[in-house]
Amino acid sequence: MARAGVTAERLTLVAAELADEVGVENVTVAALARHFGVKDASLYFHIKNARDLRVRIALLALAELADRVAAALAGRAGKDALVAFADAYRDYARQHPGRYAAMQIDLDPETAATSAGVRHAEMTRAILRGYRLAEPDQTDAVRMMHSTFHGFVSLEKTGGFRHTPRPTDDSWSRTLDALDAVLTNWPPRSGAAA
Amino acid sequence: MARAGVTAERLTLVAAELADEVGVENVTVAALARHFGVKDASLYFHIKNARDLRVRIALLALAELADRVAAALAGRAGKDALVAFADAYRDYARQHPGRYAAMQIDLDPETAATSAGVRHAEMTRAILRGYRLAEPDQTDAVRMMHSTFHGFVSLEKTGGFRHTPRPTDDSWSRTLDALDAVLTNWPPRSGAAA
DNA sequence: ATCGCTTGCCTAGGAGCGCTAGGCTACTAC
DNA sequence: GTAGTAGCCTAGCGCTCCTAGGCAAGCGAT
Repeated sequence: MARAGVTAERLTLVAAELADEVGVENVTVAALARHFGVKDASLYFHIKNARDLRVRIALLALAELADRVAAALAGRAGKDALVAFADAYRDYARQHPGRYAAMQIDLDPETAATSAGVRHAEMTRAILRGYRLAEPDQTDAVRMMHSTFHGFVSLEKTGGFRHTPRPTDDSWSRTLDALDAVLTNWPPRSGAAA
Repeated sequence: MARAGVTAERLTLVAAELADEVGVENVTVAALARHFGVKDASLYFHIKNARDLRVRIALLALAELADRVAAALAGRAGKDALVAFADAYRDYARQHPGRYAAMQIDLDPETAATSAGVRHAEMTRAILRGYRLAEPDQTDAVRMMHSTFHGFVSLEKTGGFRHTPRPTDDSWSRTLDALDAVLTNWPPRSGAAA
């Protein structure tokens, strides 16, 4: 009886691949056990429960995405960096829809604080150095950027843009143009426009 | 044996309320049946299956949200309209987290085409009349607006902004300022800035 | 008014999932 | 070699979704 050699790491990796193939909601402990040729009860030796498994996928995805973004950002500044960040983010989400969906789980504060999520925030702030924004504008800008990226990717995936024929790639690059423009010329607090 | 008087409409409404209380993922056919004092098998006379139930919640939420936005938009234009739309959207999402989450389900194209989702798109375009944007810029702007709204609300809910102490309300209004600014001065295609 | 017929509920039951308890076996450390 | 532990197992409970088939309430037509 050869042992399957299951570890939490291998489990998480296979679960992530499974998520990309069949969707996170179908990543069950039972299905995962089948993939390893093992009974489902055996997996509880490695993971706490089903939620723990999902959290592990999320942390893996966060770390992977942070690595990609970091690589894309190397040696770039200003709008170049903005576009590189955004494209790396969107590409990852499209190549790994299951991992991306898993990332949306609500992590408890301590876990979130030690996750790769903080690297995302740091890197976003690094980009903003090219735009010379002081606090608290910087925080607001970081939040707007994240909102735009996540919102676009999310709506694109769930078909929220399907009712208009225009290629989403075009809207994406124009959205980044707009984001660059507003970061370059960050408006003052509320006042009368034009 | 008095009949419970279950209809698909009442079912959907109670399901939506249940979603707001305990989260969409916990809105099960069995739990819903319990709420009506009825066996779970009986509900399949009114709904096709569990997915059908979720779709009905989503359509209800889309319609409710469209109504709210329409009311908020009445008699407003320009930035007033933008802020009214955005606030109505965000308020609804916060007051009805379960309904909002249910809305994110992937509707099949025909269902989506006859849903209240199209009213959202129309109303967004109506706002843009105040900013005088021609196609295809208009489509890009609509997509950016939706992305920003959905992304912000979504990240706010899942705790994506928690690592910075700044009140999210402040970031929200500054994000709307920024959105208004960029719509007022929609940048040209990509070229050199400033 | 009563005979159907449809509507709205029921019971029974199968299959899948999450998870626990407890047992056996292969490997590892001494 | 022996002790201990790591890694798997079976058994079994409770929950979910869903189907099949039965019975009764209330309706319309005669």
